[in-house]
Amino acid sequence: MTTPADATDSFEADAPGQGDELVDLLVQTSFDVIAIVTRVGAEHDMSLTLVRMLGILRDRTLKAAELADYLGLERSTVSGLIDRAERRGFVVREAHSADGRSVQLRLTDAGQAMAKRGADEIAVRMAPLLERVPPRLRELLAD
Amino acid sequence: MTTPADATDSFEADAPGQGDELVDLLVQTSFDVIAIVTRVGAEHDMSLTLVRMLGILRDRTLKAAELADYLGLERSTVSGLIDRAERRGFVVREAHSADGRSVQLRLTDAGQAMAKRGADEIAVRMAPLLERVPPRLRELLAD
DNA sequence: ACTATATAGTTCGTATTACCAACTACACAG
DNA sequence: CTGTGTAGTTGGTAATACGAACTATATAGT
Repeated sequence: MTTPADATDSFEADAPGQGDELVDLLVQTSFDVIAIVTRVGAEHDMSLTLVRMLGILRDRTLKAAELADYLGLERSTVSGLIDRAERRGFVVREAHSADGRSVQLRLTDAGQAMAKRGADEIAVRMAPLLERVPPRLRELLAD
Repeated sequence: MTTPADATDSFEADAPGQGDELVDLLVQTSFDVIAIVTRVGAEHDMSLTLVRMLGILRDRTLKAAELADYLGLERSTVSGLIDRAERRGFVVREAHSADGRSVQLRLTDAGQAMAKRGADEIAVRMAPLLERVPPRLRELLAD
């Protein structure tokens, strides 16, 4: 039951002890990644959440409520977030064609540019992290 | 130079475009992981940072300054963090044997218990995430 | 040994960001 | 056309992080 051979199945998920190393690794890596994103954001005077917002809106256009769902934040919080983003010229609030209550969010050119720039910088800083992952494995992960 | 065959080397790191999907995947996953840790923490009235602190002190005993380095936070911030953790009985400040300025941090039994409990709960919630990673690959990742 | 400088930690004031409750405006079912 | 639900905003509050100023201890230079 505690033999290493059992480690390949996934049914010990709620029986603590087995795959914990992998979990720890993933959690630790996640903190590293978030730290990178935070730092890149800070260099452009953007909060982590704002960076995330730009990343999300980069390839979609969403209503405010949908953005809140993506971010896992309250609508009131997102409302303020949009305020700040709008003040800096990254997004515009547009009227939704079909629903008069909704606000459609769209990145401006400046917003697109900042999103791309941020993404690039994040990719660069993550290279050291990714290099710890063997190339062959990286291919597999990329599905 | 931009052929897929070259994707296995890592020299395109600062030439944006190639491994971006993998980067995006990792960033997205990281946010998911942090959200899980945050939620588990919240259920025990602990901030993300406090959860992290317990996790770090679980197998080490550190000076406050070292903890600050681990967390990437200012010492003043960590001082307050320790206050809160101490008030809740998770850690104790001990005098450092060799350096009269330093504060040695040690988890109490209650702190150890909470750290373990949190870790277990996090592992459980991360199972769905990990199941998306094929078992064979998981073995590889575990090194 | 003595002074100067560096480091560890705390305190205090401030900024940011998130939440919740209350409110307005619009949508849509009956 | 009335009642209920949803979208978004506003205002008040709480939590957390930062930076500057300060105390105490350590260490290097002379």
